[in-house]
Amino acid sequence: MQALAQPRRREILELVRAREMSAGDIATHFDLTRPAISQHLKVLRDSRLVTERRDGTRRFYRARPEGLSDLRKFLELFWDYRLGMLKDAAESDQTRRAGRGASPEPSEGKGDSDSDVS
Amino acid sequence: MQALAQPRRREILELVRAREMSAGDIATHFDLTRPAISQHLKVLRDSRLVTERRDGTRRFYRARPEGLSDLRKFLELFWDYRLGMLKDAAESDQTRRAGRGASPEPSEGKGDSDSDVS
DNA sequence: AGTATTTGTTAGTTGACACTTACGTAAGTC
DNA sequence: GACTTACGTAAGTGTCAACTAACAAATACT
Repeated sequence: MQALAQPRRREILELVRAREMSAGDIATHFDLTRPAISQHLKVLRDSRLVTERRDGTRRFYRARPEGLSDLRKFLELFWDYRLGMLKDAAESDQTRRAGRGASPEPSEGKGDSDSDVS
Repeated sequence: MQALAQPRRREILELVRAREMSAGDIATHFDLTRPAISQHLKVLRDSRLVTERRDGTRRFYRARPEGLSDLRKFLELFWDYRLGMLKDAAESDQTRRAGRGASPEPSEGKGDSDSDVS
């Protein structure tokens, strides 16, 4: 997950998302030296976010979407909880209105400012 | 997205995922000083990943799953492309088998080592 | 064989960031 | 008002990572 922190890394990923590209072609798309690209590719390779295919002296890279599964699971954890929270609030408002014993939390999380739920 | 690079930040997010907590309570869960937690909370707050509720001298924080929508869109971009790639390969194998003109890429991406598709 | 091309790797420097220590601020209590 | 509690902020330090420059390795070509 740390590999995606750098924007350059994400740009490289988007570059080799659709088609595979050689390391040199990738380097020409940035204002960086080729060694820098090699290091970024090494990080992406170690994180199993790209696959490497060697053809002669050139090495072609391609994105590997399955490598993002861990991050996807992390996000779904939060997303599922959000749905569960809404469901729980709804059913606690309907059925068991007894309350769980004067909890000092006013909850107040309804008018949450803005809601940019995609 | 940079805010999620630090594992501490993600731990804090998981901590305030279900219930809201005060800054002091959050700090007791780590081997860090309270100012360090304050700085992490500032980053999370600026990234709109948590919401702040002030009650007297205390400040309660809670995760804001909507703040992860950008990251979610980024991931879905890759995921949707993967599905499109599979679909495209399938229909090119069925209908238009003419080929698009002797491309020098053996493609080779079928037995892709391992496939940990969640 | 020798030379050029394409790439990865190592050494070293610079910048960013996570952390601690110290201080400032706001709200409650006497 | 003075004191305590809870928290944030400012300044300083150390560490990690991203970058450049120089070198090494593997293949293609003559």
